[in-house]
Amino acid sequence: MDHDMHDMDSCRIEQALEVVVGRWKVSILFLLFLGTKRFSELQKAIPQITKKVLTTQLRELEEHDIIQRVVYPEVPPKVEYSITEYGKSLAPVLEVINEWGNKHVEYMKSREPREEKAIQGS
Amino acid sequence: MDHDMHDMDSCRIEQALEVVVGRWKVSILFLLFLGTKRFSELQKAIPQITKKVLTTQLRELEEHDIIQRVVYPEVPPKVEYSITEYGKSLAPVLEVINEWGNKHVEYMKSREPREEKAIQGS
DNA sequence: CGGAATCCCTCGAGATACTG
DNA sequence: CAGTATCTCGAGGGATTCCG
Repeated sequence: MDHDMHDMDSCRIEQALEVVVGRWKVSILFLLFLGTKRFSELQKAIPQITKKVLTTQLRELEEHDIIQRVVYPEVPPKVEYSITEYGKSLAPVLEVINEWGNKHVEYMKSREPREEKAIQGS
Repeated sequence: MDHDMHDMDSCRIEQALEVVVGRWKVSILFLLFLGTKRFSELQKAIPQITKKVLTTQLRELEEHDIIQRVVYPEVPPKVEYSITEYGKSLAPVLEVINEWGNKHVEYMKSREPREEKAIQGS
């Protein structure tokens, strides 16, 4: 069943990254993994984001069925966002990425300024 | 020692993604994980990429110490790129991402056109 | 409250040409 | 061969205003 990356074309890394790449998607996912949030709660938690951008990032996550949008037909309007069952399958992946990120931040801190390696000629 | 994501600020997912996100980085990494490659070999393997872009993507990977650039002072010039020891630590992470990507591609294929969920008022 | 519409701007990436 | 140097372009993201 063809899980491996025998060739570049059967590699699905880019398709996976497409889902989580976006200026604020990781932050949004982080917050929603903590629990359901309203639009305004997300806005407050990420003060730098604008409504328009928040909306588009949410829509994109929704299109990939990572998050769920529930509209309560009230006045004033109320909209809740939450991780879907399917979206939860992302959690272990994000965990692994985060762990590597932790090590990477430490690694880069401890690193010397970069030098070019050249093999000496005779 | 603080590996977990208790709060948004201790989340290092974005720092990790920074390393692998870029139009051609995944392809480049894929090829280099197969073995050392010369600049021209990478170019041939990824025909759509231009020299300039290939160069910048390689430089960025190099800055994160994921790949290594070795210059052979010959005429004509010869430059080899390879995964660093540290860079190899990325392999299992990419594996996990790729596995999820595989499932995601399948999942999206099998999915209905999206509907908005609304809770009915009384 | 939760958007949609509009305008704007940055920046990654592509095309092309030149060089040690 | 393995790059630089310019120029260009468009998409993603940001700021602001208006709306049901």
